[in-house]
Amino acid sequence: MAAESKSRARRGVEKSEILDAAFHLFAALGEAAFSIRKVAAVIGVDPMTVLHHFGSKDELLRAIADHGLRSVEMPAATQDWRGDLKAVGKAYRTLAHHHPRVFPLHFRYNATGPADHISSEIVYRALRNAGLSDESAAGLGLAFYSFVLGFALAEAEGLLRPIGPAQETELNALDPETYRATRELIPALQTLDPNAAFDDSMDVFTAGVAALAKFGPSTVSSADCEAKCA
Amino acid sequence: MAAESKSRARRGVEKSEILDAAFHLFAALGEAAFSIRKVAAVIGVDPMTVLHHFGSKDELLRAIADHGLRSVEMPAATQDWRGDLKAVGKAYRTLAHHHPRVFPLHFRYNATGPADHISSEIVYRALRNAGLSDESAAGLGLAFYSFVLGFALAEAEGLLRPIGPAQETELNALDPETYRATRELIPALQTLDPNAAFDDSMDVFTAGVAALAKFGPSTVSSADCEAKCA
DNA sequence: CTCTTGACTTCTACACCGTAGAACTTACAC
DNA sequence: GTGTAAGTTCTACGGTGTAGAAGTCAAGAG
Repeated sequence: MAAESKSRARRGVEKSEILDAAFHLFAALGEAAFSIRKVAAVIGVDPMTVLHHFGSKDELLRAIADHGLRSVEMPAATQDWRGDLKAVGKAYRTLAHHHPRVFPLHFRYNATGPADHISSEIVYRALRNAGLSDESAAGLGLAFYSFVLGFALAEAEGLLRPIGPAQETELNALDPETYRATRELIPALQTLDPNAAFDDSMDVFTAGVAALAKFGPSTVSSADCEAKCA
Repeated sequence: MAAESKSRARRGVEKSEILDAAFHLFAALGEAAFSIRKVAAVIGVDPMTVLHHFGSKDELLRAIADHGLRSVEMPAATQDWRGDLKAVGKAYRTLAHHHPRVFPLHFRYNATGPADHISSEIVYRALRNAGLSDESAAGLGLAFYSFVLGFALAEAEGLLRPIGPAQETELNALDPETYRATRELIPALQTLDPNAAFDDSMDVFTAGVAALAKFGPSTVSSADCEAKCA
């Protein structure tokens, strides 16, 4: 159409259209094979047009990371702080599952989009509801964040799958004495369920937070807690 | 020297010498500015020589990641499972602190060098000493691993520093109602100590593991544990 | 209407990249 | 000597990000 070609010429392609194409291309190809020129080819435009809208490839990658983060909907805070923490973790995990190639970008560009503030607000609120002090809530909130991102990143990179025959033989080649625990855990590692592992670790974390809130930092670090609990 | 030039010509530079130069160059420049050609220039050799020894740039990066992992000495397992877990965490954190640019490579190339097996053996052994079942130890071991790597990675990327004036004004611009917890934690975030945050989270994790080992998975996830502990 | 302006696109060009393939050099076995 | 094999270097190709100039076109001013 003349109108479309005119429009195309006038203000070119929408910036959001470029970002969309770039995001999907990145998600499909991965970082190594991703390039500005390929994005431009997909939407039928000069590479410099893409660059003009984002300033540099680095800024484009940052925008891609932000775009991914914006696509996940964060849960609303409730009164159940344990459930809230799990919900935040689940949100990041589904993000990692949906776009595993894009996910690592969130670490490189310490993405602080709106979605990020929402999720951290939920985490902070949950930890305070659990009864932690401000200092503990701040530090443990960031630690929790690191854990969730680290777990999701590990899943995205394929590090948390049940081990296959290749790894089994590799582990079996280890010295049975020095690597006794590892070798005895091979059956458990073969039937590993990432979801169960995540749920377990969330339970562990929340139980630990509850203990910290109740007994304070000095007791929770030692074995005294167990004595108290007995 | 004639002898040296002959030796250089005969079997060229040692592979380890190339790897050393590559590692330090990568640690200094970061991935974006790192290139095979620069490595070759540093040691005065043709770029193709570097490539010949490692096959591809990807293999070279993998070797760099392995080299970094090998440089950290893992602690020996003791009877104190809590201390062992902390020691493993500390080892990875110091690795991240020493070579922050190299550290992210450990995630991309799910590095399974000898040091990796040693550390996971320590983790598995510790969790079993804590009294966990094989299934729990396997899942939580990997989760612990993800946490430690995620925390160290966050530190390496500079995400865990106390917030500065720029971030403070950014947080203060948030809606005071929806981001109440975040805004009230600003003072705590300004004086954040990564070491304390890590220690706290380790205490939380070990306390949670102890509770899981004592009460089982069904109770630890609810509030019953606190009731028991009271 | 013309002229200007300013945003957007495109063209051209450059330096750099990873690496395939051939050619050269050297050490050593016979 | 004559292989032979390993290691090095040269050359070349297609691809990359992007600087800078040039082109295109809608919209407003006179």
